[in-house]
Amino acid sequence: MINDSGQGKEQGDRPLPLLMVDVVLLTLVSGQLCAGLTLRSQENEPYFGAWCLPGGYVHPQEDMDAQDTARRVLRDKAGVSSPYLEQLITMTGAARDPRGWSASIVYYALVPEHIAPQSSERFRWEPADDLMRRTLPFDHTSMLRVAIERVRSKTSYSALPIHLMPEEFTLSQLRSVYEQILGGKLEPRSFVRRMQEMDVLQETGKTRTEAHRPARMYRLKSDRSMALLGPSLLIK
Amino acid sequence: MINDSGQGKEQGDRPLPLLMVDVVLLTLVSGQLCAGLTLRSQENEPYFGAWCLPGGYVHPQEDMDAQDTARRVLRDKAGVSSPYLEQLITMTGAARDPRGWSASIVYYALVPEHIAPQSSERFRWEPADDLMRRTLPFDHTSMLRVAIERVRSKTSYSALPIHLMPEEFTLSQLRSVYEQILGGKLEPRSFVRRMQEMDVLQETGKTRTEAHRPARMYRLKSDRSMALLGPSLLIK
DNA sequence: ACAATAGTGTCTGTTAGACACTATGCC
DNA sequence: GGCATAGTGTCTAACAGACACTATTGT
Repeated sequence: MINDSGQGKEQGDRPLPLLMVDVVLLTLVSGQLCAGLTLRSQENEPYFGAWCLPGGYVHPQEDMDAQDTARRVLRDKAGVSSPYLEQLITMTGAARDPRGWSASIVYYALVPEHIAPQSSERFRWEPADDLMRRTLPFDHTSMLRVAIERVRSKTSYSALPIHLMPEEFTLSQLRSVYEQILGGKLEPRSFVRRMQEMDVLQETGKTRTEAHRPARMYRLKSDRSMALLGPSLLIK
Repeated sequence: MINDSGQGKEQGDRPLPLLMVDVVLLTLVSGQLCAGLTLRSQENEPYFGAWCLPGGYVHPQEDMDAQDTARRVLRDKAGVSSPYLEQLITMTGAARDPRGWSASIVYYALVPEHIAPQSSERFRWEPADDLMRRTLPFDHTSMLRVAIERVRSKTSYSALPIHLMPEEFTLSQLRSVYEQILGGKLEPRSFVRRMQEMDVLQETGKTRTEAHRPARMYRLKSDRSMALLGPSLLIK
């Protein structure tokens, strides 16, 4: 139940849990899947000077909900405006942050390379594969792992990677992004079929010529911004 | 980033967001998927006297993490001990609870019918289909919808419904649970094949006789307590 | 024997992978 | 023309749906 007898006591005598939002911001930097990191600059705080996922406390007066917080964090810490943004998982517990019991609502965001911010003193991109083997502050490595797993999973049955593409792109380019994320080669023929079935691409009419036969260019169909699940078990 | 300049001010001057856990507790009552509801009994609180999903505030000294909170809530409000429990989504915002900005970490739990608690004055089961059309307090209807969607989705590619079964069960019983959840008939032949591929069932040797040819009984294979995703897009 | 449910064999339409083939540019 | 990349036609093996068939009980 939302209320219970312990609540008043909790709020009065004991420290309340901290509520924050962290964001796994992903893009492709020259074909490689990378995550955005920000520099922890506050002194007297844990992990001062370390690089970690962009995050911040919920500001109840400012943010209508946690997705708002995620957007604000991305804007302030990474200079990213309106990416694809989806809630991923909430990490909780007494042990994950030395400042006390905390809950971090984790989102992941996808931005196309041409919108991705430049690296600076307080922000940089790092290949996701490298980061997953390294140790990030707090439980940020777990967050990254879950995000990559989710992106890979969705990539295998949806058109999610389109959110990593520029406005217009060729099928080859899209396929190579899929290959990069999934970590293997894809059959061009099967790939085309899948894209057609999903019915999410729209020809622009233009073509892109790069040294050989020009490739048709596509964009995301206006309405169709999301998924499509696999076949149903149901008969008829 | 975990810390930011606004944080001290937030914690001092302004009310912190409330952090709570709600649980969508599901079971089968005579073959029908039902959710557990508890009665809101505190006076002076919103929705006094209404039936809603079991939930409660996080108790930082008591709960190691939010999953602990969920277990405690289930124990205290529904008398359920160790069900299948999985984090679902976190609902947040200024509008969802009249007491102020709040975050509710939502879990869903599956219990087999023989372990499901009896209805009482403060707890009862209600068919999930009915509830989805009714209006529950707060955003509990949304929570329920997301839970059902998740259970249906996982049912279509995993062995999740086994967590709704008794220790030992027949394939027909399991199939009819799948049918109940998915809302349609399944081909017995295809169903057997799927279960074999997933390799999650173990014959007990016993049979169950109910008026006709006895059916073999199965249990969940000791280790294999979870999923199996669909086919990969990868070549070789 | 017959009814009813459990469980298997097997045909077939569909589909994903494989790959040959055509199309169209640049040099 | 030759080469490289774009894109299509089409064969085939694997598989899921469909359903006939066998198996095993109670009455």
